[in-house]
Amino acid sequence: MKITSRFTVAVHTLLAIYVLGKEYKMTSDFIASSVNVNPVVIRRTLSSLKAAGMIDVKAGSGGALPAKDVNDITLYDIYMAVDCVEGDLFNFHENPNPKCPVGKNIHAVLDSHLSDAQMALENELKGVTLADLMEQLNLLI
Amino acid sequence: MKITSRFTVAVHTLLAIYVLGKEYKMTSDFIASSVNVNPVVIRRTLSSLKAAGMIDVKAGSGGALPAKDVNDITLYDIYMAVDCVEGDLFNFHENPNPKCPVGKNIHAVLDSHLSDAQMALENELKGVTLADLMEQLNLLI
DNA sequence: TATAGTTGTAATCAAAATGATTACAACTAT
DNA sequence: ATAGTTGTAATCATTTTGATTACAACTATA
Repeated sequence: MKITSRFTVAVHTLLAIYVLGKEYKMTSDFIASSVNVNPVVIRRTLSSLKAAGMIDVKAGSGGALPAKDVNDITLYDIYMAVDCVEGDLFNFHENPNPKCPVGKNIHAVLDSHLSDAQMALENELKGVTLADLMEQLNLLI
Repeated sequence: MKITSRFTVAVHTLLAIYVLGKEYKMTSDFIASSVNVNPVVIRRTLSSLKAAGMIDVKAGSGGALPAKDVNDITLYDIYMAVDCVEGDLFNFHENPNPKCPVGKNIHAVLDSHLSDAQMALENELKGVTLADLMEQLNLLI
């Protein structure tokens, strides 16, 4: 199974707000048409990003605004903000048989390696900031 | 979303076959009771592991047997054998709007970073062999 | 060679997660 | 007041997963 597109949607959303925010009013409808998903999906994304302190959104007046330094937002922060993975990335079969020497010890043998792999992925995400992405993007616009 | 437990089930299955295979006949029923899943789930796992050349299984007589050097099987090989992830680990929203400067370039900006993160995870899995796991396990049995 | 024990695989099924969508109350600037 | 938004609940269809049933095909051996 793959990691939910909520993540790339959230990155796209933040980039839009931080790059186009000075030029346009960033409503959920506007962002939705850039990302190409339903506006409600964007509103939910905005909720998460707001809860993480990355943007400000005001009900009523509308429009999302940057709320953090772009150097202080990493892909990992976004990934965490939208709950791509709750806790462990790898599912583990429930209740391996404790009466079997393998079943009894499978967690002891495997857990640390799975955790290492997950950390390797997350560390990579920690190494990329919104500033990095904006720099790349500005070269292309 | 998490990575399917097919992966940990497959690792468990291989460990059982390679560690207990000399002592017991490793039928799908036997393994299923160690892993604690339905025997058909194990048969499907065995199919995948057999296709990857890691075990031999004969229909009829029954019982799975080791078919590869334990130093030549990594967690990554197992992960690939059971198709935990087809291609990209991260889902990407379909059809970002090419008329928007962000939508038009989001893939150019994001793809390489996602790919790097996935590779970091997979490289970690490549660094662990079945031999490593068996060594750990034998200390605990 | 008949039989018991297996594997291989198709077909269903229920549960969970996802994203789409509708609906509407609540809010705010003008 | 009103028009335009956000926040959020409620549904829905789709997809994925793993469980399970069922049964044909296969193999060792008694």
